[in-house]
Amino acid sequence: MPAGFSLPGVATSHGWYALAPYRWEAATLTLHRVEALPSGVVAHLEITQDGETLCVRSDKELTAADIGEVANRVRWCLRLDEDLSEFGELCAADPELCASVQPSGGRLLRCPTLWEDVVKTILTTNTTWAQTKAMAARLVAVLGAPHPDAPSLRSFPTPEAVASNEETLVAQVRLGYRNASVLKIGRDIASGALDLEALKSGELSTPELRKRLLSLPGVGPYAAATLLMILGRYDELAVDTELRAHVRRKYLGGAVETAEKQLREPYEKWGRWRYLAYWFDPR
DNA sequence: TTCCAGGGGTAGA
DNA sequence: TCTACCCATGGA
Repeated sequence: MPAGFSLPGVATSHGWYALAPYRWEAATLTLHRVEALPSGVVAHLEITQDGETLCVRSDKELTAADIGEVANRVRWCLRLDEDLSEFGELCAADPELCASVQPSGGRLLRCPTLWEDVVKTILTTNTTWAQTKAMAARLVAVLGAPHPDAPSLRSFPTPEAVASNEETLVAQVRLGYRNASVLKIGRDIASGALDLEALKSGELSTPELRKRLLSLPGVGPYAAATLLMILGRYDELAVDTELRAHVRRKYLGGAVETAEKQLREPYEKWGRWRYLAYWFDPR
């Protein structure tokens, strides 16, 4: 575990913990998640921290291969292997920012698969956070793999489950016009025409990665920047209504009509750490 | 009713 | 490159 790692800090570093199948239990500082594993087992995982130790409990007996897979997924989701020391050093000059970053160390929670992060990012576009949570909950409840002992607990749906259930997706999950994008991406992954997980390898340059993300239906500049953040590339700001409101209020004296260049300006000096500098900028 | 929310796609200039 | 318009959904 990285020095100073805090599970509560990382888990709540942005809103993803509130989107199914994640659930954060504040009273016990436990991150819950239902995962479908390679052996076919659907398990309820509970992630907690005890001092310098991260504990992952499964309510189902797991094979050695499943245990290895769980470990890999948890490491990815909590960014245990990501080196953010340079960002931390740059923050040190600004006590307020430093305090804002401190709980998570700059680690933003992500999902085990890029497929899940892409879908959830699309679910944040042109809607309210309450509706994003509701759409994610319906997606999991309707198309996720059920836990054997508690069918109300489900994993995040596979691309195949989405691809082969268009009518159910439209009628029961109700993503609005986002149905078409999610369906297309699911079908392309299921058919082998698209390999999203390959984008996690780190081999592509940030501009090339951005280009690939922008080629996905339903992914524009905002979503691509958000997904670059998911992939550990923080160069690009995700300009949305939240960022606009924040920059106008904090840096532009409440100006209404503002060019995008003006909105980006306060974070230009942060270079490859722009996204994090904005994200943790005290409101 | 009307507006619009952590935007995206498209046509037309 | 920029602007205008439409896009399902559901809450205010």
